[in-house]
Amino acid sequence: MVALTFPDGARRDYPDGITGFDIAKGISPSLAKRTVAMALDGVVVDLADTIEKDARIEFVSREDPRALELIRHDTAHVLAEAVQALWPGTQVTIGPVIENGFYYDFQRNQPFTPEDLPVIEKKMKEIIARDKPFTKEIWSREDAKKVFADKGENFKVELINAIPEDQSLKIYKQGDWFDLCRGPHMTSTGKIGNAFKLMRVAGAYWRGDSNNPMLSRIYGTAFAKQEELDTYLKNMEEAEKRDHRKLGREMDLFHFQEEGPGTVFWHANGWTIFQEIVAYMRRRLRGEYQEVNAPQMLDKSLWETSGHWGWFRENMFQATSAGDDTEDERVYAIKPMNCPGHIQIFKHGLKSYRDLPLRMAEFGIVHRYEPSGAMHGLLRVRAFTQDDAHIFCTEDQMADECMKINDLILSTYADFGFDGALTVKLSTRPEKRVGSDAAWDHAEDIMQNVLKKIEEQGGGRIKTAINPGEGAFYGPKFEYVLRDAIGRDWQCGTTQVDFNLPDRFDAFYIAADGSKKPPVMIHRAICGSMERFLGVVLEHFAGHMPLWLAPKQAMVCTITSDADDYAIEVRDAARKLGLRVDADLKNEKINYKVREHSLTKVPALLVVGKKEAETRSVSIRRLGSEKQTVMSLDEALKTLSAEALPPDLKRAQA
RNA sequence: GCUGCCGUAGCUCAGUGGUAGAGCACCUCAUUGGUAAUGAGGAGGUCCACAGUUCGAUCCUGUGUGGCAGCACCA
Repeated sequence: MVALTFPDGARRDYPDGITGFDIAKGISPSLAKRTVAMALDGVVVDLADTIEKDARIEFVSREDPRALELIRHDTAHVLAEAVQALWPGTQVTIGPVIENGFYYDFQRNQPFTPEDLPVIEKKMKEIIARDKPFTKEIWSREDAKKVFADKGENFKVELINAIPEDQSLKIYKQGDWFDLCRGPHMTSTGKIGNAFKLMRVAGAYWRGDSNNPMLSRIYGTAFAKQEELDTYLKNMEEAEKRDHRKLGREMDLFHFQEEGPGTVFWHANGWTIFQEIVAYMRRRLRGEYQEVNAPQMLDKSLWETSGHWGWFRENMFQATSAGDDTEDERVYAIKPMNCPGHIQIFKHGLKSYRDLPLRMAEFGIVHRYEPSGAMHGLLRVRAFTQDDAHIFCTEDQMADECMKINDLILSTYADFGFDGALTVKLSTRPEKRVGSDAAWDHAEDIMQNVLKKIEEQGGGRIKTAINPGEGAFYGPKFEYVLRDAIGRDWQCGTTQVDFNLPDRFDAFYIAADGSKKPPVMIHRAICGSMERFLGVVLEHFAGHMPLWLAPKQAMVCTITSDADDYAIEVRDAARKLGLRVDADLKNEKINYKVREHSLTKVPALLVVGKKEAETRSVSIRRLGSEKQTVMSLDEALKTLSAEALPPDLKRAQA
């Protein structure tokens, strides 16, 4: 007998080997009908599974949030059946559930095209309408291998070989079609419903390794209800609207062109935002850091010493004299990082332990030859500005410095309006690395403790995680991942502890006992890449920048030319207060001007006509609102300039 | 870098084996208006580059280059 506890607390005995389905049917046929799976002690399993031991049991309906994963996984199976029905000979590989949907990878001589998707969807609907039950069988390894090998499913054979010997092989059947699968599944294909959609086709490497052949992947998504699918698709459209590349064009912020792949042409508007962010960061460093500037290119020998030339040469730019007759054969590397430069500055002149911690900052422009397919607007470029700093300190000071950086990062993100969830990930030693295992053990140990402290201080808002093997070649690192207004995560800030580079460059300080000691070096960036951070901020606000960041903070718009003189006066008065304001005196209707400047996302429109000129007032219309507020010029300017104050200065004033 | 798709006016996009079009933007003229497009006219193109096929290529083929969606990569 097994004793099962139901959600209402009732406890009943059942014979060994009874299935979830039998129990549900025993309670009521309608329950059995609408149940798609069960959860035993919270673990979702097939409803047809036999129950062998005491457990808490819950019946999962397809509306249950836990069923969503099953719906998506089942849809992936149906997708695979549909594809094999349409194009026999196509090999199936894997089809997991991912965030927001699922995919299935196929091996087919001819890749899929977007036109294939509706055809496949139609076939999938047929399969779902047939409503065949999902049934599970346990096969022996040899049988399974033979069956799949006979079918020409070589990838499946490879998968079977990769499954540990002590695990059983589960085969799920839906009618005549079957697949090797871990499960669980719902009771039948009909339970999937019709709220699914195939999204796109793409290439993807077998087992995620670029040495392997490329497969054809089909991405799709599925929901329990049509309305949920519709909402999801609408959200996708919304995300597209706030694409920073689109906003960059519409707001005249920047552009790219063929001659400079991955390098930004900053227009006046975009550069204003960029400089506003830099100015903010610079204020935050005041007193604590010294700002420096190291050369843009340095002899490659320096990069050989640092190890970059060895590990990352493929991703570096080099420069030589362009002259035909030059005798100068030296090869320079354009800096991909600022650290070797900063170490040179540290080494210049003898340093004492009294100088530590020495915090050296630079808004350094670095160039990295990113793979062509990696480039993406401002988010991944080949030339970018880091809000970089290197902290030279003693080992004892290290943990405190990490916490200090943590505070700086958290408060900065808050100032830019990122008040959502935050994740700090600790990335540990990678395969490609320098330094002894003992040094790595030590560094990772300290970082672990700091991570714990970060989580404790976060008051529940900060999640932490470990990324094994993802560290930099010279040391472990923290990665700060922020969440934007529509729930997307972006890795921006980073703190990296480094016991290696100072040593490689023979950097040292004189300790209290008069001995030479290598400093510990902490690499850190708050925004990371300014270009990328700007892109993220832009998408976060969907272009509706807070006043302090807006490139054009206000536009004075005249209604008739009678107000021209007054409009100029308003503009100049605002400029005198440091506001970025223009006047639009064009011979156009006010409707036209409101539309034009709303489209370029100017936060405040100061409309002036005859009335305002006579009473020395302005009619303010804020972006995103149709409301008009009339106030005196003095009051309006006072309000605007107060609002335009960056958050850190506002804090200082309070 | 890999797979697939794409490159025509500043932008969004039609189109054709016989060297090209629309809307918006731009310029000019008229219009002086109260919160998301006033009307009329004008100007604007090496149809990404190079090679090939062809009497003739923006169109077909190849190579390169840049972009888009994924994958891989991201010190």
